Amino acid sequence: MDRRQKKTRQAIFNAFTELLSKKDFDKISVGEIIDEADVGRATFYAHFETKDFLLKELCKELFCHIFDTENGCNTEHRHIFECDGESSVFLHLFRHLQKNDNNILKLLSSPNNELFLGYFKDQLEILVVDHISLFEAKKRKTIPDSLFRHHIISTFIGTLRWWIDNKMKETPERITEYFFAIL
Amino acid sequence: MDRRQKKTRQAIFNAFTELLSKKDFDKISVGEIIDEADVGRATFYAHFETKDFLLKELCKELFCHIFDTENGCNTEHRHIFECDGESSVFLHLFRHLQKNDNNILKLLSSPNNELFLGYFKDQLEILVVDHISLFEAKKRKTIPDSLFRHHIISTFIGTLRWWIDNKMKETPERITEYFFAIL
DNA sequence: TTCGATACCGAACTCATTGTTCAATATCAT
DNA sequence: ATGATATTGAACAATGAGTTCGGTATCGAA
Repeated sequence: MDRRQKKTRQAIFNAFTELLSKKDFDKISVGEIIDEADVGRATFYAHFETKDFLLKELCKELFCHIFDTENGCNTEHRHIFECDGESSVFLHLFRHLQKNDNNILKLLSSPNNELFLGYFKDQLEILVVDHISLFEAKKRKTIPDSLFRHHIISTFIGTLRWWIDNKMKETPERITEYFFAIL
Repeated sequence: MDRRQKKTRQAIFNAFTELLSKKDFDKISVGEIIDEADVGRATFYAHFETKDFLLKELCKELFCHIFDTENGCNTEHRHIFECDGESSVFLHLFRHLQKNDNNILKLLSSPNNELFLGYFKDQLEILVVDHISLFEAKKRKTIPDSLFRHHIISTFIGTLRWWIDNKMKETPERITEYFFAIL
């Protein structure tokens, strides 16, 4: 990829995350992004079809960073994973999210974030399907599978949201406890 | 209230709900609403400050209809309530929602519906606080109160969403079972 | 270093939408 | 009948999205 393209792309990503830390996604205009990124208007549209696509690309990068490590391809992460027992997949996730890399969390409790939430849920779905055995024993007889998966995901996001809205006072460990207690 | 005002207000409500059955809230423009309602532009803005306020007003009416009956002011509803035992508050709600009065449900699974969802949650919060005893026994020791309430509400909405997205094939009774089984 | 390709620039443009204003008109309640 | 008030619709300003295009700067390869 051309050096200029990489630079521009990164400048836009940086500007976007910077703006996201200050205001809601749907209040950010393309004009603001290109000002912050110091990039021509046409250039922006040469890179991203719309603001939604920009978000999508950003999510790809962020989720790749956060979720891919769950698949055991990273030694450091596998270490944590193996030390803390089965529930650590979620603990690990909570820890990652606590760091608030790239203001990803802002997107979780901001309004009109269905787009982001959709991508986030897709990633969680994969994770949950992989680790469904953690919960298998309890309730699967009485309710449909899809509802059960749906519920795990929505509970995870719900717990996470509550955590964020309450200024993340609790430790990731405590939140993980809560998460499993609730389920 | 002036007869003209009532007529106009109702025309706008009707147009709005009609449009909501066809497309998402944030894809509907004021222009479309006034065309469908056959009402002057200035008239619309004389009634509602913005599109968001229109939604708010509509929610007020709908929620008043659905939730107020839970408070026992309506004899027919109280009858149902008393017959079906404690869990019937939620059963009753599911039944009401199944009827899909005024396409309220469309709003639940449509994107960018934080506004609607906010009002809906506020109503649920009241209801849950009133009936928190239904769940009291189980888990309140291990997790904070606010998280617990938050979780009941988000589970209710989650279950409802799953129901809607799956074409509401199940009966309200079955969904109520699921809801309590999950919790 | 040169040179062709390509990325960037930015101003100007179209288009859609929002929300306001105002004077003319219609409808209301009494 | 009449004074008050609601409606109308066109015109207006403001904002933002997305496009176009000629000119400029940068790249990478020879």
